[in-house]
Amino acid sequence: MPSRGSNRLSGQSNDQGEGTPVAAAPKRRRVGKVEIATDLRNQIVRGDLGEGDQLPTEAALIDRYGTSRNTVREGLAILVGEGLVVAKRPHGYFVRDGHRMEYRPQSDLTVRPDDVPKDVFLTELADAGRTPTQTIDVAIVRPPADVAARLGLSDDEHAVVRRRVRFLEGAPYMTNDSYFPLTLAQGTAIMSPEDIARGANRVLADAGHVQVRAVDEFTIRMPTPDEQHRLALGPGTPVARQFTTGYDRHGKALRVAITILPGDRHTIVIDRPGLPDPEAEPS
Amino acid sequence: MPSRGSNRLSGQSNDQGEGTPVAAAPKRRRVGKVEIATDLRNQIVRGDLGEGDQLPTEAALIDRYGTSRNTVREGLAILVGEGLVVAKRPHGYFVRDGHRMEYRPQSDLTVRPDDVPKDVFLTELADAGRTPTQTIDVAIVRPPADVAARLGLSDDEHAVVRRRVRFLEGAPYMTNDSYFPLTLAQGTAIMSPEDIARGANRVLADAGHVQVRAVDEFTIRMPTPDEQHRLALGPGTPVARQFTTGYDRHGKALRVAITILPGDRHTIVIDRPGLPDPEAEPS
DNA sequence: CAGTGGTCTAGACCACACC
DNA sequence: GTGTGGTCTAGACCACTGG
Repeated sequence: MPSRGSNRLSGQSNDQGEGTPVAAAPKRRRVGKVEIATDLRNQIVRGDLGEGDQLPTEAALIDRYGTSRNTVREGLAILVGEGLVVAKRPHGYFVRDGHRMEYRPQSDLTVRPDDVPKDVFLTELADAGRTPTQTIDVAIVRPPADVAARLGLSDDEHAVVRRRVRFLEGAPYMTNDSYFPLTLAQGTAIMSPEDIARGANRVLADAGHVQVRAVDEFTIRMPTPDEQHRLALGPGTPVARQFTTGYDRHGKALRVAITILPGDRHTIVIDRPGLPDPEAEPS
Repeated sequence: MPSRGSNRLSGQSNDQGEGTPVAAAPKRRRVGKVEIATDLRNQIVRGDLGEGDQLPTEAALIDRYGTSRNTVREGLAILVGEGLVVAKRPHGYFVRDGHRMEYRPQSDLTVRPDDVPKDVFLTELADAGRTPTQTIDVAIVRPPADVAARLGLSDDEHAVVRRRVRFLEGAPYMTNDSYFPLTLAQGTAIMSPEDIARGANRVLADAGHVQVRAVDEFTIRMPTPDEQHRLALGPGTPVARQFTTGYDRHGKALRVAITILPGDRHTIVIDRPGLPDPEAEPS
């Protein structure tokens, strides 16, 4: 394949791509996994292979590149690791779908007026013709250390956790584990493994604990085996772990939520109206 | 109430691991890549192997598990793909470092008073004893389709892009490519590949284009080969691609910035003070 | 039953950093 | 040199799904 093209407009970080040394002289490079991956990747980004299209089978690639099966598989593994391609067991390799839904964290966390007990997930999506569902289970636990620290709980204090898995069209969409200090949640609707139409924050607010501020911490990483399982994640699918801490007006933490968002299903949108100016650009 | 709450069938946490069926009977499972990965992963999460520690060499693992070298390598590849482990070429496999720096988009995005042209990246970090540096290059380009769409540019219109790579202690930290409509940036300091102490937004504001709102879109995915190269990313390192669009008071897009944040180096922190206090004023 | 990818073995040669 | 991981070959058997 001569189409080593790349050639970016105007001097830029070109040259990448190869993955292996530059090789100033076009020395008859043996075809290896990198070449196979690069070749197939180019076909995908160029659009020769569109989303959902099937790649050639391993056997066909062995044929085309004249390498051993392992080398072909390693080349494919590169693309799988990049999240570009997925192997569907006895059918073949396919180009992955790039479609993502919008996820707006603030919608979930803003306390709403009593007369608008809207559940963004369940109602808005249903309105849009989707079929959202969710499972909820509730437990009293010793919270993980990072949760305990943010809730200001000591080692022997307990928390209530509401674990939710949300699905769209039957496919896992995100998980959300919300922790509340047991002292706050005790005896409220939070303890019940049912949907809380008005929202858990409303429940707390009615009890005098009004959340007025929230801090989100997003960590980007590969999923744990646990998360891969709960969310049915394919290989090469990273997640965002959103750690939300809600505070009342005195700075006391009322709630910590851990949301796991599969990278292949979401775009996280944060609208910042009124904020004069993005990027004061340093430098 | 067991702190372990999950009665759920598989799906749940718990020492998954097998990767294969339940195996009600402790049938002498052959040791495969999954078992090797699980075993080593457990040692890491339990702390038997701490950050920076070296794992046994491949040869030692072949010995320990009695499998072929390829199987051992596949087991290790699982951990590498999870971002838990990194192979340092002729030295061995090591447990990766979990430290992440805070990244606060809003700090970068708020317009500051003219007399405080503080560069968050260059000054704050320097104050903290770190040594931040950056490279800048400027080009006039046809913006990518998604950028052009947000800037409201037609196919034949051009944009100015300021491409920055920021380093900390010499290691790449993030990239930031900011696009401006050529008509706005023409003849301003934005065209110069120098640091703009007061910030590009200030430059635009001084020209009458005041940015009053910004929208961030975060996409979580595996890096392209290009990004792997620019940011010196190890395998198993996902990135967040932050797409920031800044608008003036008329809703006209002034700027689009694409920031690539390596997942292993950042925690993205978003502080949301002043959430509506329902007691105070609904809606 | 045929064809796909998934797993594993056994062996070989290479590049590279360190002693 | 020695030992590390990186790459590649050649062949084998398995599990699953669809025709």
